Amino acid sequence: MHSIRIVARRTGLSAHVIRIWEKRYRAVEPDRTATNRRLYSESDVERLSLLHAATASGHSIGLIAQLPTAHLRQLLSRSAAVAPAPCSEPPAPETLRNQCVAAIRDLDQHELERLLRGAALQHGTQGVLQKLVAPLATDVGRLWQQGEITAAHEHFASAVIRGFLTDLARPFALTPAAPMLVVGTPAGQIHELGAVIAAAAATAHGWRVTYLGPSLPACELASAALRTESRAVALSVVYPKDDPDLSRELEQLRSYLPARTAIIVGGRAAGAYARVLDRIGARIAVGIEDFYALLDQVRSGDGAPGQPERKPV
Amino acid sequence: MHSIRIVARRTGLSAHVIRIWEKRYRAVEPDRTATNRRLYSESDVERLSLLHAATASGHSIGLIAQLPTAHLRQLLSRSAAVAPAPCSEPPAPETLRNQCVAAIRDLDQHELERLLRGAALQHGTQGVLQKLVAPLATDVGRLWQQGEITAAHEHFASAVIRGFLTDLARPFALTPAAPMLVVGTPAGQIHELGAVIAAAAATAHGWRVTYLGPSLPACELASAALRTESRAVALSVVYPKDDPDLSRELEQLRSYLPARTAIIVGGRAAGAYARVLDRIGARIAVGIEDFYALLDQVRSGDGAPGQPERKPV
DNA sequence: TCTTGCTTGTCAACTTTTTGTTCAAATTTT
DNA sequence: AAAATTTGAACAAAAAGTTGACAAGCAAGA
Repeated sequence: MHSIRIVARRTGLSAHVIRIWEKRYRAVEPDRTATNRRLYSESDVERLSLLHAATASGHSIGLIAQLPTAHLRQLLSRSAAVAPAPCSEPPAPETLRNQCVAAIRDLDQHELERLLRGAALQHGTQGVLQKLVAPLATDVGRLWQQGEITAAHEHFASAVIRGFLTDLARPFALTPAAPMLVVGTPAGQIHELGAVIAAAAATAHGWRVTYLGPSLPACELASAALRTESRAVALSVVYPKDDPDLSRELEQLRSYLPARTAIIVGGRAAGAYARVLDRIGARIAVGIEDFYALLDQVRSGDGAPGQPERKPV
Repeated sequence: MHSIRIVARRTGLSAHVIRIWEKRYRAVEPDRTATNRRLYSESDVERLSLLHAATASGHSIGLIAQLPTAHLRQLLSRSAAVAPAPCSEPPAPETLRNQCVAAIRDLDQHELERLLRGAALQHGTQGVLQKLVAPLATDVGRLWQQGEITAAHEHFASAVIRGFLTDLARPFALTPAAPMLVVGTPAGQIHELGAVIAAAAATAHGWRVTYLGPSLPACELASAALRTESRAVALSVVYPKDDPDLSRELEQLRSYLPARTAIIVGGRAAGAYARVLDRIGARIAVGIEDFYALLDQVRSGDGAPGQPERKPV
């Protein structure tokens, strides 16, 4: 549950506007504390983000404020708002993932996209990332390591999911004053799925993301961050858990970057490099929730790297 | 239901014109809000788009405004072949490419997307591929080789262009009985831009494409082609012009594939491997036009590989 | 050729509606 | 005590509505 200030920051709307939209159009109707403060849920935040994106692209708030959230997503993903698919049966979450894996095995792009789209309508942007895409990415990584699927399958899945997530996050990419973030994987890390997810998550969280893709040397990551005046660099580290080069790369990255630029590292293998990461003052993101929290910290300026955090949270 | 502004944007007409067409010819008669604002339905939007297209191709609005929507569609499908593009201000094609290169240098995603989208509106799907994206990809490759841009720039450009082309080709991906095509780059070829372009071009040309991404060993390309029952495998070969492994990869690919599956190879370095390609009966695509022609050949069954073509065309 | 009238898009003026912001005062949180 | 939140009222800018005028393009007739 979030206060109006947090919601304002995350949606890019002013608190005034959020209140007036509630008063005039009942766009959202948040809970209240015992003392009458507004308390917004995660889905309220998403709804307001969608409304913001929609108004920014020209729709008038009076006409769309009452639309169901699913319609808003549709309105944004394509300007063709037609009848929404009436989902009759909610498919079990595990089944859905298995269906996705099956589609990847069959290299069936249409099917995989259909499954992803359906899940996005059901669970929303945040939900589909946490409940489907992230665990699916882990599955794919595991299956590939076990030799159950080939690199072709992995590439295929990356390509389709990447396209889907780009689409998904597009409506959010509008706030002009949003902080910048560079996303990629360091040299030697060839799996980009984690980075793709991070990019989509950050975009949906109100950041402007420069996505650079997999396997980039430290100097290039750094120069991209400088060029875009980024507040942080987010890296995904998945497969080789014991790459000595990677430690060197990370230290170089830290040395190239100004102190105010944070480094956030996520992915299955991030823990294996805890020593280096600690030394360079990087933050480790465990799961998407944690990633969001770290982004908020960095954004609100609590980002002195190289030192232990000042406020224990 | 849409406000007049949204309709104006989606149809390309000015709000003035929409209102005057309603007043004079009753071209559409939208609903009104309680306060007299116009509210357009999805079919109103389509109708106005059709009217716009029809007037642009020479029909006078007074004569067609009252026609049923189905007639308008017919009218357009007939005269589409004759449509003369009245370009008011053609921004020099080279300038545009330079602007794109500048946006890539700045890692400015918004700007690059804006330029691409604008060009797509001007030149259409086919046109933007041939006139902008393909030469731009060559530029990027050249600049990278000359060390004028870094791998980060190249990745960034790939990511943005990939997203743009996926979007661009989406509306075409509808034919269920279309022939299948696998697109990727062989092992060792790390530049995927050519493959992305090929995938978009083939999709726009009516194929169903399985995009696998860069650097895949022959056995995986082959098994993907088998799995999807593809009629052809399209590969992009750009950078190392003298990779002995690549020759071996290509021969393996041929041996894994059934004879009826064609291999099409494009990209700047394709010519350098002419010997192998000839030996395995692969076709070399020089430019996009040529690629289309080869796709047509394969589709129409003239695809016996390993032999010179039977019908000189 | 010139005039006349019709078609069609654009403009200007003015009104009403929509929508974001500002101000002030009371209450709560830090 | 200072900073936030809530509420209502008022305000100003933007957008949309209507009406009437006007100019360019075109066809037909004097």
